[in-house]
Amino acid sequence: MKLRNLFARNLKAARLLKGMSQEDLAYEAELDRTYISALERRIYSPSLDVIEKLSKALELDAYLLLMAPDKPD
Amino acid sequence: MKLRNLFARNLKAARLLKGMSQEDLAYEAELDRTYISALERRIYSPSLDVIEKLSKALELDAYLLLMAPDKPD
DNA sequence: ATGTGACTCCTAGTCCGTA
DNA sequence: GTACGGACTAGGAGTCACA
Repeated sequence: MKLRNLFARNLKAARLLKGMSQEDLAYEAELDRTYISALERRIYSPSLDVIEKLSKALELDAYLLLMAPDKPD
Repeated sequence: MKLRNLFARNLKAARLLKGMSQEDLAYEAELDRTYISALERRIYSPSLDVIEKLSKALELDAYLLLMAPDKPD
């Protein structure tokens, strides 16, 4: 599984869990709204600096965005 | 703590744990030796694609490279 | 076996729109 | 509120020579 795909899913899941829109997240993370959209659509391979901004905005540890959900199926 | 600094330390630690030189790792990850050196010196904020290559070469899960060591001092 | 400067090239990331 | 496009700029990707 491509890491950026996993990241994309985790990002969206974490965002929705926080009840934030892409716009909200973009504002909090000081990133562009359309870029958040692109990330969730797996367009880009974000840098650590971006991952750090996002994890802070989402109030979670960065490594959580790279973890596979423990689904035994 | 800047995420790229944490990553740099974890990368080096994981590499040494495997008994690999920067050259070895560069070869396995299909990256340039000097680029590995730069990463360990915190020059760059690597993208997920690079992190993926490195984690595969080091035979560990990518998220481990973003985790803070649990040192209570 | 690693650090560093000086490059070139290409993607990450921004900003403007429209639907 | 999100997807998607075009045009743009910043900075990462990748290489080389040399210490």
